[in-house]
Amino acid sequence: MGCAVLPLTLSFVTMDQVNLKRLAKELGLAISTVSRALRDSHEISQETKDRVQALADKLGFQPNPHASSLRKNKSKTIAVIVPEIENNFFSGAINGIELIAKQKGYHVLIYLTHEDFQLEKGILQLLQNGRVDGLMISVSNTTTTADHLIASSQAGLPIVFFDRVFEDLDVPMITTDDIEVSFKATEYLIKKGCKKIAFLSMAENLSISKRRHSGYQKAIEKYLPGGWHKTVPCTPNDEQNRQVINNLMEEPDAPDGIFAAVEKFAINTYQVCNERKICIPQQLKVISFSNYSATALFNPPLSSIIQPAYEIGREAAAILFKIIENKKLLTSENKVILPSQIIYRGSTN
Amino acid sequence: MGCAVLPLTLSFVTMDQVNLKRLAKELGLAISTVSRALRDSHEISQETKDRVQALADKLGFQPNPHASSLRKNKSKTIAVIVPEIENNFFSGAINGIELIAKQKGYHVLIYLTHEDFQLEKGILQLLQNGRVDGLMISVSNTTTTADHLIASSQAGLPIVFFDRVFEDLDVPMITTDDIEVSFKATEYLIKKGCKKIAFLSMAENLSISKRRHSGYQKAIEKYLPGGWHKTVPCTPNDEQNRQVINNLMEEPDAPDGIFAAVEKFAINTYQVCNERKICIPQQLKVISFSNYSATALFNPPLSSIIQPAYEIGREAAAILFKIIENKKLLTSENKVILPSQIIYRGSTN
DNA sequence: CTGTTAGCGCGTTCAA
DNA sequence: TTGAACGCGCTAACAG
Repeated sequence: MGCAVLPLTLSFVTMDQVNLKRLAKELGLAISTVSRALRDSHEISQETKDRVQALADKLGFQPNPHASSLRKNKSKTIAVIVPEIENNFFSGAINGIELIAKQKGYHVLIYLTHEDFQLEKGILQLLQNGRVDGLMISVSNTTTTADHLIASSQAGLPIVFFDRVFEDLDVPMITTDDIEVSFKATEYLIKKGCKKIAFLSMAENLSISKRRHSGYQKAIEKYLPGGWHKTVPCTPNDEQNRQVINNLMEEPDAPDGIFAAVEKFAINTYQVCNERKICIPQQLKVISFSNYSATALFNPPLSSIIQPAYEIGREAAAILFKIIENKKLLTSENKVILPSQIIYRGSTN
Repeated sequence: MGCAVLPLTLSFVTMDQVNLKRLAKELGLAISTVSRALRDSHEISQETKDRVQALADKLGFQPNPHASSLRKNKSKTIAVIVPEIENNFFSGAINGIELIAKQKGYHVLIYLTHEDFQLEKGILQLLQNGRVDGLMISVSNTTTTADHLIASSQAGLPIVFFDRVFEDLDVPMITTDDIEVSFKATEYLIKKGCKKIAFLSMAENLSISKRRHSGYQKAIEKYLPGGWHKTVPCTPNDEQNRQVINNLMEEPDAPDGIFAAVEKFAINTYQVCNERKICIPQQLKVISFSNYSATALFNPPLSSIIQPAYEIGREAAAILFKIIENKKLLTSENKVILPSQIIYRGSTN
């Protein structure tokens, strides 16, 4: 027993492709007339339009997108390039992007870099020749140069950055108030009594790493000038991170506060604390960037910095479409900064 | 200050499009020769191939995908249709799909139905005319008929279902051992002493709802024949669910065990229990489908049924490509059932 | 081994 | 108001 449906239909399709030619023949019209009728051209009589539309509906005509794209030099497609997708921030952004794309009648291609610069370069190469009308990217954490992005941009491909950006490029970008919110989060830990706050950091070359670190540093300098501070580089690897955090907590002057640059590191911290029987928040207070709302159910509930992922996606897509449609961007749209939200919970009490 | 890069380059592109014609002219060759050289045809001399390749590399030539697709009637693109993306199960599946697609040199279009049947129908309509070479879908929970899918399939579009399927269709599908694993989960609750286990259910028309319910029911019938059981319909709306669960827990014979068909409902249960000071697992044991690993950090840690999302995605994509490539499917590939994994944690102690 | 030609399906010019 | 013809960029059949 196989798939009865498919073999049956292959021949069907080959013979009965529904395209302009077919419609034209069945209606006794020229192809161009049918084409114009369907595009509601003013130079076609209403009667003809109706006849054409009726048959098109009946046969479920859909114009061949490749022919159309080739002719119009427009793909009606945008690309989203993200490091990973099993991450509520990126999937939230994609959700927002998809909303706008759908409204515009656009299709959305997804590419994952898995934090690999070479992959990212390859993807940009692939998108070079008209496959998409524009792209949005959050760069991988191994990306240290923007040459591939500049090249694409110079080849005429509209690009919008979001979250993980290259700040010195003259390309529209949507970010969040990382510096301010990181300052606030660190400040909060300090006000709650932390004297030794460690910053769990992602790859240092990343724009968001720098900004989050900068907010942390500013708070330390303001409230604990010359005091204890430590930046702990973490990785995408859980086991490795747990090892690093374990070592950190073993030291004589272990931290009494953790500011995690991404949710993963907070989770690794919780895991280590569970193992070592370190009490959060009594012995160690923890606050972290996170876009998973159920961190409220953690033990203890995790104080979280929530980025407006959905809005970032919507905003980035909206700006990309303005570029695609050759609309002029407002000055403010070149660098959009959206506010994150901090929810203080049990992990910082 | 605007985007200096873009305006500059638009004219560049328009004048200097790099295509076969351009390469041919610069090399003094025929277009077809260049085409064949680049496709490494055996009927082209090595010397010519080298010359062509060199110039192509120098100019960063990428064949126009629309022209290519139009000519070959192949889009090198597949579509993934899922209800939502901010959900670790679906994002995990997409991750697996993307892996295989990348290996095959394919592109991946994402469509979200937001659990809306009309949207789902519209998307299938869009994919009708060659935009993709095949699609994979997990149907929305408001989808009660497969007509739109059958129509596409009959129009020659390869389709593979995953997770949320239509079981009576003759189309390949990848699912998990929902019945067995639901039986086991319920059985476990019973062995842990639960006498009154409620099943928090999704839309009843969904294949996975039925299967998960069936496993639950079998366990009840086997171990508590004629005993207390209750199926509680939940929705995508958190507030509504909390209300429903609240009412449930208020009743004189409230349940002492919850089996949640999706993670969201377990979270809603935890929220209600927090409010009502109901102790998990002493007063109420909870087990749930979930693909978020950090449920281990919940208070108490949530016993979870983890579906192999990534493998489902990989397997579904692999089978879709077999169909696209006209390879014969093994009988076993028409209905693939992958095992889920249960991790028992504090919520069922 | 290379060139010429035709045509994928559509949209647009030019004619009528 | 409609039709005929061309070309988007590429691939494949046919010639030489």
